[in-house]
Parts: sequence; structure tokens; C-alpha cells
Amino acid sequence: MIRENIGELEELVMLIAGALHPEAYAVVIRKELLDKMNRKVVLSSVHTVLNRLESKGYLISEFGEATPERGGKRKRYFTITQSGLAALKEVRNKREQLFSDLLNVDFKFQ
Amino acid sequence: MIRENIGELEELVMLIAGALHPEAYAVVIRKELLDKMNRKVVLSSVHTVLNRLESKGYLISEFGEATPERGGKRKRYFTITQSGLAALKEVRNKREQLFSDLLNVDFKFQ
DNA sequence: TACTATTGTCTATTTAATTGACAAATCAGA
DNA sequence: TCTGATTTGTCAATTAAATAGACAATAGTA
Repeated sequence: MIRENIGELEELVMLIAGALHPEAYAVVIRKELLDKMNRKVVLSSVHTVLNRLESKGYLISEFGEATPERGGKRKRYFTITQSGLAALKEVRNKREQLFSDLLNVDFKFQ
Repeated sequence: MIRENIGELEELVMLIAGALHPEAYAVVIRKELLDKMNRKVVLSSVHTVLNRLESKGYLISEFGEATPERGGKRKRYFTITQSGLAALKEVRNKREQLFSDLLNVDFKFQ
């Protein structure tokens, strides 16, 4: 059974893939994860979640040109879908609501 | 090895436990998870993450009175720590930055 | 040609999340 | 007072997510 909610790594990868458009592929996503979130993951972890996000319909992918400038297999580029963007916005809004509830309590008690 | 980052469920549980202060215990946390986030979890899942968060130092707990009004074992109340609050704020800020990057790209390409 | 760099795939292992059965405590009604 | 329903917590087993590491594919460079 696959979870219907978005996991923590999944959310970050989606955000970064979206922000990197149209140059989002595993290697640079991993780099951004490290640079911007200080999140250390191995490449294959990024691939694992990219594949899972694609199977959930939150991302789509296509392979780049057959002859890259320098080494490597063809890059697989990912794009966020409308469904993916909507899912991101939804969790964000709900979490922001919780956050404001929390800060409110924090004000009263501490 | 314990992950240094906060998981998706962990984050929600911390936010809710904080917002429910000083009445946060597993059963009501689970109810809020359902009501506010439409997140369906079994009670023991909530307990599992509460225990993990406590062992990470993000929450602390104490047992309530030995003779509750109606049924049940003694309630275990959870409180968010300064460390927990700081961790929440940190991931939130970083994610917000990614989100604004994404919306910016979204504007340019779609 | 051999080496290095870049990217992706696959399999196995570890960690996190979930489930379900059970234990403990108390109230309410027969 | 016994029985059952309620409320809460604990524990063990299973499933899913995340990680690690070996390998394959492709191309530039010495």
C-alpha cells in the first residue's frame, strides 16, 4: 500500500525539481538538497523518490539529448505537474495554519 | 542510525502538540491530525512518533493525574521544547525559500 | 587504449511508519 | 457487584520509505 500523503524528502524534491525547471535532473536536485537544505542524500535516494513521485503523477520525465557535452548517460529531466503543484500548495497551507496556532499558544504560555 | 531531519508525520505531530499545549496527549493529537490535516493514522503510530520525538529532545512528557474523570490509563501530556520549536522554525524557513523559488519559476514558464 | 567523469539502474539493507492485539484503569448499567 | 463499554497506553510484527553500494552506459582526455 502506498501512502497518500507526501513524505518529507518527497516534498523537498518536488519543490526543488519545480524551482529548477526546465533543468531538473537527479544530480542537480541532489546538489540543491545539500546546498539549500543541508540535506545529505545519496544519488540513488533521489532517483528512488523521483520515480515514486512520477508514479504518483506529481512529476513527469523525459530524456534529454542523446549526445551530452561530457560523459554520462542521457539526463532524465523532471517537470512538476499541476497535480504536484496543487499537492504542495495544499500541505503548505494546512501546515501554515498549524504553525500560526502554535505561535499563538507559544505567546500565551511562554 | 537516527535521521537528523524531521519526518513528515513528526513535523505535524510536533506542530499539533505545540498548538494543543498544555492539553496535548496522543488521543487528541490524533484527532487534530484527522480534523485539520485529514491525516489518518492509528493511535499507536502517534505514540511511536511521540516517543521518537521525545528521545530526540524535541518534546518532553509527564503523566497526568492518577484518577481521570472517565476511564483510561493516566494521560501522558507532551510539551514542545525550545529545541523542538527551533527545529520547526528552521525547516519552515528553508522550505518557504524553496517555495518562493518555485512560484517564481512557475510564473516565468507557465 | 586506459582512465576519469557524469548520469542512471538495480538489489539489498536499514530505518520509519503502520497495524493490530493486548493491558490498564474507570464508569455505567443490570 | 459483576459485566461490558470507554479511554488511554504498550508492545510485537509487518509494510513502506530511505539509504547504501555495486554496476552499467556514455563520452571526453591523457
